[in-house]
Amino acid sequence: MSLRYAVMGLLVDRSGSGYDLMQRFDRSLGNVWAASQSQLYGELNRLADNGRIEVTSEGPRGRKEYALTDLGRAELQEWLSSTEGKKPRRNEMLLQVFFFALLSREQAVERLQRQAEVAAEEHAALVDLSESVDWNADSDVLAVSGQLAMEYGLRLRTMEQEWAQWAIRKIAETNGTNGEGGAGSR
Amino acid sequence: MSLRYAVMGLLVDRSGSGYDLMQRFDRSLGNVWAASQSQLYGELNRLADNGRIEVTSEGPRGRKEYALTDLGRAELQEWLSSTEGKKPRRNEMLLQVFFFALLSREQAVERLQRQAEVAAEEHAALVDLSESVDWNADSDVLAVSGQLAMEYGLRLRTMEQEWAQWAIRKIAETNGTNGEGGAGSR
DNA sequence: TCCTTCATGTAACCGGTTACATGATTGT
DNA sequence: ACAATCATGTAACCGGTTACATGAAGGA
Repeated sequence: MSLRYAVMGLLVDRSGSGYDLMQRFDRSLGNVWAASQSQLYGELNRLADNGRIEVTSEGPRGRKEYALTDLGRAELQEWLSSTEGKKPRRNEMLLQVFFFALLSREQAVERLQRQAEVAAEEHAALVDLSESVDWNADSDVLAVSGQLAMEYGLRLRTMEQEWAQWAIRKIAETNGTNGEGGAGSR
Repeated sequence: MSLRYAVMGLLVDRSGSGYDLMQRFDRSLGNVWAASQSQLYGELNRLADNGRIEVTSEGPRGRKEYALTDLGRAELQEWLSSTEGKKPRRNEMLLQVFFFALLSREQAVERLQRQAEVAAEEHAALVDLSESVDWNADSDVLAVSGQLAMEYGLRLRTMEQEWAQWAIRKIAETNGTNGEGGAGSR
């Protein structure tokens, strides 16, 4: 149930409508926590119902401007300091890795090579993004914090590339019991 | 819908009952793809219904032994080579980081310190696990692949520690516009 | 006998996704 | 007049979680 905190967080320094928030999600925040439109509107109503946010004004076409209440702010602040209980890890790529024995060495290496490329592309995309952002002039909330998140992303992608290269070497140096084709290759 | 592949993967080299698979999940695989008991039994029935796996024998107390069919194996093999379409990233910790502006510098540093500790603990847990596993004698499927996944985990946790330390330094060197208390601290 | 483990299943609920529905306002 | 954008909402569906229900078999 982290969406509620994401929504509240986006309302910390400036209020806005659901429509506004949608765009703030795409821009920057979407990289760490995505939300769909339908999900967002539902959450806004729920948060308003129990007093975490409130409608401060109504605009042109049914537009409702939401602002964070003191209650909401307090709750958000409390959550910020908490270390989250670990939920089940799920990594689809590693799941594939687990069953590499079904592939030939060549196929496995190819797959890992592609993974390294994907990581490199994602790294490049982050660099692009970071260059397109004005880290100083932007809203207070995103100024420093954005850089921390960005750095995490950069390091993660770098690590993935290095890991993939390491894995390729590891596979290469495994003296092949099966020279080719793991199992019935159809 | 990766659970189906996880299930099929576990049936590659040895068949087993739902109960068996549950234990295989906990042991090793659970670290990259978790599954609950109720989910598993449902998936087994579905996979059997459309011919990806089949009941090869029925044992003592309603026990059904499942084995992978050729169709299932072919499908799994195909999936193994594919690069997954990226689904929305979600990282709760980074979501918190995004709103650090609401915390005082001290609180933020404390939070990051705790994060570094969590990463260190998880790293240690992985080391323990890797020492408890006999990497050679184990089933073929998990022999090399398990090491690759393990290495990924180790590198990830190391990266997280280093990042947290970096972030703490970064925050420290930010000349404080707000010496203490981000906002109304209640 | 009785407890533990083996073994499979169902039901309620929750968060999230996709797609659809609706309509007001603004700018060209 | 018309298209684009602003703006909010509903419904169907899906994967996953938690909890409950049921009972057979094996070992002390």
